[in-house]
Amino acid sequence: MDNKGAFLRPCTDLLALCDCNNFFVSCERLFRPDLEGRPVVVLSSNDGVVISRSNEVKALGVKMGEPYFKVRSFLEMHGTTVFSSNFKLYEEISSRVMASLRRAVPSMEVYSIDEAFLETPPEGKSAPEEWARGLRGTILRETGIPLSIGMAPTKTAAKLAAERAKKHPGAGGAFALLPGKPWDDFLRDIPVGDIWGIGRRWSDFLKKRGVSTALRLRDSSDDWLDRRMGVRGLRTAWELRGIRCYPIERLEKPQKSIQSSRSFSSPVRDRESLLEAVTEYAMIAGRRLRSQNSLAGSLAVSIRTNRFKESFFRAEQEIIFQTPTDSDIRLIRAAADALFSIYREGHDYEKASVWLGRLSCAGMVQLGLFGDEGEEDRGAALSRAADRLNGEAGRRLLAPAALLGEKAWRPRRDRDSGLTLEDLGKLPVIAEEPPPRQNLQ
DNA sequence: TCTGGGGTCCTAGGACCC
DNA sequence: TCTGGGGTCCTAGGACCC
Repeated sequence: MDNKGAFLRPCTDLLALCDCNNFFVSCERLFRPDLEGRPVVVLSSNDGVVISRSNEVKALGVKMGEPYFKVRSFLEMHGTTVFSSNFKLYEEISSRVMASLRRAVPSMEVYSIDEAFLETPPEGKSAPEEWARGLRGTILRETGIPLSIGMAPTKTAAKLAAERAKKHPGAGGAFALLPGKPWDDFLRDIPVGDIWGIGRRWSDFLKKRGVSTALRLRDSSDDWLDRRMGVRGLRTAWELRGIRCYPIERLEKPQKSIQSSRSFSSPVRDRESLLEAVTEYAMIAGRRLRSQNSLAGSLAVSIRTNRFKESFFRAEQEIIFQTPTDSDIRLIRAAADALFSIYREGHDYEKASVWLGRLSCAGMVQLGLFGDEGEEDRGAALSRAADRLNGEAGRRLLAPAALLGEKAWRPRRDRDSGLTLEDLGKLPVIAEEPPPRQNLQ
């Protein structure tokens, strides 16, 4: 292959990655300032695994994704405060953080619930780190959420810079890799597996071939990268050379698929309980579908037993809609049909999922040959009315009778802080940075 | 006893067509 | 003996991310 990189010049512009520190833990601490400086974790749905750790817990060696039952007594021993996750709350806090950021920059891309790529404003270009520290202070003041900012010409380098900002006590929460300056000393210390886009499999592959650091990856030949890793490997290496391959996506794109799934609090054997669960998941997915103004062309249901047991059983069925839909009635009916076609008696089911696929934009529908458009209109209108009512009430008022009441399949959340969006409204505006303390990483 | 949920992109290989 | 070749579309599965 030719040296494709020869056509591209290193980028001289700076972008900034803002990454909220220990985001879910930070959210819970907003309401519990007494937990500042103390070990805290947030658990996944069903209190299954650890998904957010305070610095104190990271220092204890507890890993991301660790099953809770394995570390429970260890965490207790160290006086850790444990929370079930409260995603509604985290999403709301996230949108406040994003709104604060948006006021500070010309444009940005919300990358995840706790990260955003920012275009650097003119005032940030002359003294990037100083500007970033100021921004960090602003966000902390306005939302109470601490974050780290990495600046670099490319996203991949900015991710590494943010990691350094987070871990380096002297960085003040910001670190910049400037264009035109040598990054060699910095990249030499980065294990190849810490690079954005290099997961466990690529990391093992690269290390076996002597490419163990970010510097080595950057300096690998384009030909080798292309042959052994394909376009993803090439782009990653170029980004480490300062050549921008992933631009800031300023426009929010609608999702291409929507999934709703939960693990059950205890195994489920009977078809009726599974039907209740997939009905609920279809409605959750339907609400998200309508909120982004899309129609689903297909719906798939999958059910499975405990994947860590030898008797593991899994089944999946996809239903293609004749005409794309956003009507709960049709989604639920399809979910039931799919479920009944795959359900087998005698298994301890642990989880069910509903996927919506082949999404299209509402308003660009092609009418089906054997249209049931009349029913379609009624079903969709009904679903939107329910969205509106439920949205105004802030909780679910309209739901099938079968979903009312306590259900054994609903996920466990024994450590729920019980906070609601109303509590968020009562929160005093936080003005001060927490007192400095020893960095425990 | 107990092991999350929600996404995206890339690639290889088969089907199909001319 | 010899059994085309190339393009496009689609899908499943892998790998990665937070």
